[in-house]
Amino acid sequence: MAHANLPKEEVVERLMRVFRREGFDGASLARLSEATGLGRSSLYHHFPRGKEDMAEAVLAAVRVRFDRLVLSPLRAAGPARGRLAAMTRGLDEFYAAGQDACLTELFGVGTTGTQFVSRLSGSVATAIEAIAAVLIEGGLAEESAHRRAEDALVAIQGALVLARATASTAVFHRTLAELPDRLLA
Amino acid sequence: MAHANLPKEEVVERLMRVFRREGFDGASLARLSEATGLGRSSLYHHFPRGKEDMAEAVLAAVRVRFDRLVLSPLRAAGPARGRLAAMTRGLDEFYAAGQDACLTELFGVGTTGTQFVSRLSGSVATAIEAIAAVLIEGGLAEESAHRRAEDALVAIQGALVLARATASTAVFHRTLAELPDRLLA
DNA sequence: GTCTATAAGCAGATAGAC
DNA sequence: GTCTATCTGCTTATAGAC
Repeated sequence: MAHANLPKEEVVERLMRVFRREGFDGASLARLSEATGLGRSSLYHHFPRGKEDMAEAVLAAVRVRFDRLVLSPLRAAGPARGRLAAMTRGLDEFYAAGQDACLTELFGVGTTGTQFVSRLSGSVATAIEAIAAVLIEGGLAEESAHRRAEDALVAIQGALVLARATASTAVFHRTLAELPDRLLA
Repeated sequence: MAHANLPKEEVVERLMRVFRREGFDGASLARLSEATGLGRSSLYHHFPRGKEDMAEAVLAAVRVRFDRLVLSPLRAAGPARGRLAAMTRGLDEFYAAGQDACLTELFGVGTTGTQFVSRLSGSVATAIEAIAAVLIEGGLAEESAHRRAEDALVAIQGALVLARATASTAVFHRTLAELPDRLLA
């Protein structure tokens, strides 16, 4: 597989793509090796504890990516509606237009990845709070803002599931498009 | 594991529980054997092609169960709101109050189970149509009834994901409770 | 830092006795 | 119809040469 010698950043990026498409259990070392161009042993050189370390690194990278694409727009200046619209654009990119599953979902399924769920649930809570904050600024009462923020997460995750189940991203895109209005109505 | 000699119906029921909790890839023969009290070889006696046949049988049983708990109430007589409310009660039971994942979701994740997705997507379409029919009877226009029925599926699936991600069924129950009003509003 | 070779274990699946 | 024993292949993981 030729000494590609990719920067670690790029290696993690490629691992992420595999984990997001095949889940924690489904991402075999053979598959991860192929995707990175590194031999199995080379992967162990970079990630001594194997898949566990890889998942750790991927999780950290995903967090950074989620922060940049989804949370930052929510925390930016400007009117509530514009920030929510920016968030939906970020979500579209984050989930590769509905083609990539959420790690929360994937790691929650198998048996091995379950250990990461607790950390992922923290991200869910963070996202809910960030959306709720925008809605409160937009004039909603705290309690209903929180409920609607939860509903937003539900809608996003559900739309991703349907995208895979129906092999179509139509509902995912409609859901994202309607989200700002629905939240502020 | 003592000759339990369960009726096939009960065997399939137990297989279903394992598949729904651990997914297709995650449900190992050892685990399926333990859950049914049948040795690996006995399982192969009943299901010659192994996990594939088991998944087939489970899928058929789930379809029957879904029909009874979710679709039948939708097709029953009576006012739209009552039928939708009956559906949410059926959903609560079908998903074991949010603890069991949807097979659509589970089989969509791994690599092996993917072959079943096409058949599951049929069930999704059926459910959407059944809900849409009730909404049309309830006075909604065909197009918006269809959209809202899609939204209902999105909400249900998303709520299940959040239930696993947050290890709490609170959002799942709230989502179900609000569903009839939200669909007919 | 990458490679080849290999270990150890578990997966799904089968053969044949009872 | 269930059992014990076994096969094959793939998994994660390690050892050691270059």
